[in-house]
Amino acid sequence: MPDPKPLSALQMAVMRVFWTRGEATSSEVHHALRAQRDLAPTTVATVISRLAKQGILDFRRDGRQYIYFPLVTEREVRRSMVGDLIDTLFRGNRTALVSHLVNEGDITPDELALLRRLLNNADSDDTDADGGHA
Amino acid sequence: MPDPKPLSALQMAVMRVFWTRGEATSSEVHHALRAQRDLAPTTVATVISRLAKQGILDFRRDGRQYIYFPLVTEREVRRSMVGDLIDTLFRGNRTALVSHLVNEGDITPDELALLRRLLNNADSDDTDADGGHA
DNA sequence: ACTTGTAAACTACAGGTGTAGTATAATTGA
DNA sequence: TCAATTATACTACACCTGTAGTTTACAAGT
Repeated sequence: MPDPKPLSALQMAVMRVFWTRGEATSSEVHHALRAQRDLAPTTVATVISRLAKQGILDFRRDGRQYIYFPLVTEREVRRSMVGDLIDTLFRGNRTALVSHLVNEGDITPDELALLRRLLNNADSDDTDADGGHA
Repeated sequence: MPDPKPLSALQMAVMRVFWTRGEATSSEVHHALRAQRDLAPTTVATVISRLAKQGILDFRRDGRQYIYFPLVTEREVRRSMVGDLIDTLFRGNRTALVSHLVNEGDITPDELALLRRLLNNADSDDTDADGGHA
């Protein structure tokens, strides 16, 4: 499960449902996404079963239903996707990404302050990360 | 030309050649990439003509040859791709990306120091960005 | 003028994605 | 038991990407 393949926006939206609830049926996901995306239930089902085929989800049966659950964590996906982007866009230079953010990403003064605080608190503590509310 | 579509790693590698030289023929790109990627010349040509079809490159003829040149800048592509990633992965929260970087991106102490400096120099100056050495 | 090299076009094909209709199987209510 | 519901599977299709072979057209040398 290390370094999972990058996911598309739709796939991420679907995975987010699983990551927040732990597990779900296809129609639960469909309902959860109804607000943001107006997709046919079968579309959601297709996306989900493709994710399962790729080893990103697995499922167990509950009678007639399949209950799917994630096999990769959000952190893993993030790590790998951010890593890919840095490789693709900045030739592996992590700081260049931040530089880009700061210089071209329309960072507000508030965000800048937040970032400064963030960097000062970094260093030795390597626990939890952005676990809860990223 | 604002907000161009995201490019794949191969497409970026090709575009990088154009961005550094300004313009190039298909076989020049092929040669430029030979070190990193061992592709058939026709493969490079295909990638290039698809980029042209998508309006990312244009070309002028020089006798028998096509000389291609970029219609989008590297900055534009970066902006849009970084923006997409932030949307997809962090629901638009730019600072969350940095947080992720710092907490899970294996940032070294050196990089951290560099970032602190970077943030302190940021704010008012909005020129050049990471122009030279990303 | 004929051959040879080469550039660009065309064709090809597998695999992924977004999107969804149809079919099949199973559950449940009448 | 039979019909209605419904969930999952199967099929479909357009479009993108990576990858490259084949064809055609043109230029240059002999």
